[in-house]
Amino acid sequence: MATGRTHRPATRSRGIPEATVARLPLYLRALTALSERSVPTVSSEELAAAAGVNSAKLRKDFSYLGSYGTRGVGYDVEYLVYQISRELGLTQDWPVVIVGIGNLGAALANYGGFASRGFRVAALIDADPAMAGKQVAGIAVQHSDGLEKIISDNGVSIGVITTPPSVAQQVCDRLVAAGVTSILNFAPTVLSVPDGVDVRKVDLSIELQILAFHEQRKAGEEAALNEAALAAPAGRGDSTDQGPDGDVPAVMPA
Amino acid sequence: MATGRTHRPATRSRGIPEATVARLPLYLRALTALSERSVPTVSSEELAAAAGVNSAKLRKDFSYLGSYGTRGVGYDVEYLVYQISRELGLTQDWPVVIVGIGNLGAALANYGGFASRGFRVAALIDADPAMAGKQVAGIAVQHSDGLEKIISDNGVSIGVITTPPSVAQQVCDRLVAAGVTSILNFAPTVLSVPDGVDVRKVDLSIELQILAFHEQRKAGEEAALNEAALAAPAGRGDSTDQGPDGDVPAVMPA
DNA sequence: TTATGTGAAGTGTTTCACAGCC
DNA sequence: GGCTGTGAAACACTTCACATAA
Repeated sequence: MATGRTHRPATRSRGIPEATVARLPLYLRALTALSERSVPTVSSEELAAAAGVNSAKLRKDFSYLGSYGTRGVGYDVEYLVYQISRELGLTQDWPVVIVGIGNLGAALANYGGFASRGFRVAALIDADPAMAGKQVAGIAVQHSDGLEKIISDNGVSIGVITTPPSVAQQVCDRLVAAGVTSILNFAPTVLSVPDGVDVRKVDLSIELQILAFHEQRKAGEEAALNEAALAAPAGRGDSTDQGPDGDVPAVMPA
Repeated sequence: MATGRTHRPATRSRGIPEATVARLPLYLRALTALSERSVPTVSSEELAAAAGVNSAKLRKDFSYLGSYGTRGVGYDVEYLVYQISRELGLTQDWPVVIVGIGNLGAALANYGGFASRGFRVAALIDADPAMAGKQVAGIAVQHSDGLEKIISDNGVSIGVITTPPSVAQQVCDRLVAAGVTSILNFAPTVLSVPDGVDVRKVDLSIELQILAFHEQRKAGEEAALNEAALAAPAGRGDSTDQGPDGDVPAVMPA
């Protein structure tokens, strides 16, 4: 999970596990693709493969939503698309503001999958007066002075922060004060928010560091294996458990 | 967690839990900030607050790395920075390639925190011949024909995919074939990779959908509370557990 | 016969609470 | 006295394996 949230103490109304919620969008995407190819039904096995999870997990996940499948047959694609969309709250559409229209903000504004499913960019906001009025992704950038009015006029409850980290907290505070209760934060800072506000974060450098950790471990294991091979002729190092298809191309980074 | 990975069956050489690894970069960032302010030591309580976690978790996390603190005192900031950097593999630096230099690729290339800690953009690669030679973030974009050579000449083991989803899998396959063993995927697709290759994904629309789910739940709860208030005068709805600072501004999205 | 739905077992993660050390 | 380090308890999530239903 490239993300964390700010201590939301699991209100869990009617108990869909958080881990399941995080996978529903994945299932939805796979189902949408099937729907576009007019596939009428799909088994847990097939859908799981398409979503990149295992079928037991998928069935368990769906069991939290209800019994939407047919034993011996599978799931009706259209019906599931609808049920998951509804569960995720995508049957209504959510106006979203993006604050901080630099490279990244512009990239997000242009991102197609945005408008497609349930979300609508209600406004692009930037603190730089020179940006105000410029068109990005066909939308005029507005100055951040008007932030509060924009939020309330549009009934925005979801905000995306793509500002520099130095101003992220104050932008966050203004968003929250204006009524935003969900924030997607791309700035590399820990945001603090009052209880009842959800924050999710996306952080490139954290993701890279996690990858680096595993890379390093791979290199170490390889070395250990080589040593082991020298020490004990047919010994099995006890450390690797590569799956069925075995070998990794051996690349020693400089 | 904003991410998933492709069924890496937990080789876990000397057992640092994945959840802990995912938090180390957070601690490192907080520590770096303290270090810049020349703060010599920090308690688990303070550091935890700065990183946005609770102190028990932080202490448990650090206990997997070793006993780097001093009872009654706290942690030495510089020492911890070093230990965590080493554990994450950031004492070496990792050449990274970014494939797909659209809006998002360019945003990442320009991202500062990139070069700062352990990572170096070794190349920017794009399939569009018109992009080749253009400078982005001071680096010349190269055509994807040369991908394999770039990877091996630079000893790249980490690749970032910011292409359209339609070509993400084939780009991934080429990266892997050329020797890349860690991939950070921004394209909204499930990538399949051989065993031994790590994939992490960052997916805007998934994050938004998770937020929408919680937003919807909030709205529902509010409605339930209002009903409850009408039905049972002083009743406590049993569903909310707002923390100490109570109320969320009531925003009903259109 | 086939594939879902789900208790029960297994594994991973968080929190608690306090012994141990400075 | 204060704060770390850590067993043990609590909780969350995943996987297993099979009863159940079409």
